Amino acid sequence: MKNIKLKMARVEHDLSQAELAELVGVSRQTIGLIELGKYNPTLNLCLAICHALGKTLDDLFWVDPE
Amino acid sequence: MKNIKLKMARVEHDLSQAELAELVGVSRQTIGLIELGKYNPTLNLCLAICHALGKTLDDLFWVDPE
DNA sequence: GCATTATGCAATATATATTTGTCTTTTTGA
DNA sequence: TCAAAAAGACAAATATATATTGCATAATGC
Repeated sequence: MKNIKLKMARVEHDLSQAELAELVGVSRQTIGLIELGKYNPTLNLCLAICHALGKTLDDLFWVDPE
Repeated sequence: MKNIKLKMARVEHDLSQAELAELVGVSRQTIGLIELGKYNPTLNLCLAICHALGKTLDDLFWVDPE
């Protein structure tokens, strides 16, 4: 599923996918695919994104069990 | 760094590494290495572990920025 | 209209997460 | 003590996250 919370947090900081990618040290495509929900990022990448956007793991990446 | 919070949550549920591994559908080594802090697990695996242990991502995997 | 920026998509290449298997060491309980 | 279970360590193989490149499209401002 799409990660709309990540997209909102990024826009909130007025960052493009490319800018956030540079901040966390990955490629633009990686950020784009995570927002599209087509990726299973690593914990370290999730943490880097959280730190860059001032959010926690639960803020951006938590999904409830079914 | 070692993930002592994960180990404590696992022991709290009286599970061995092998049992938790089976619950979340990975190998024993993967769980062991995550606890030893020698691994960078994927988000889906982190979520599966959280769901199995009744914890959140922040509970088990959050690390503060330096 | 036109140029620029942002985003999505796809193919291939590389790095690394994860598996499988085996062995050793530590813990635990009888 | 001793045996069994649990956990750590190591290496090779496989699966997949991520990089790279290039192109298509939508949105925006000039």
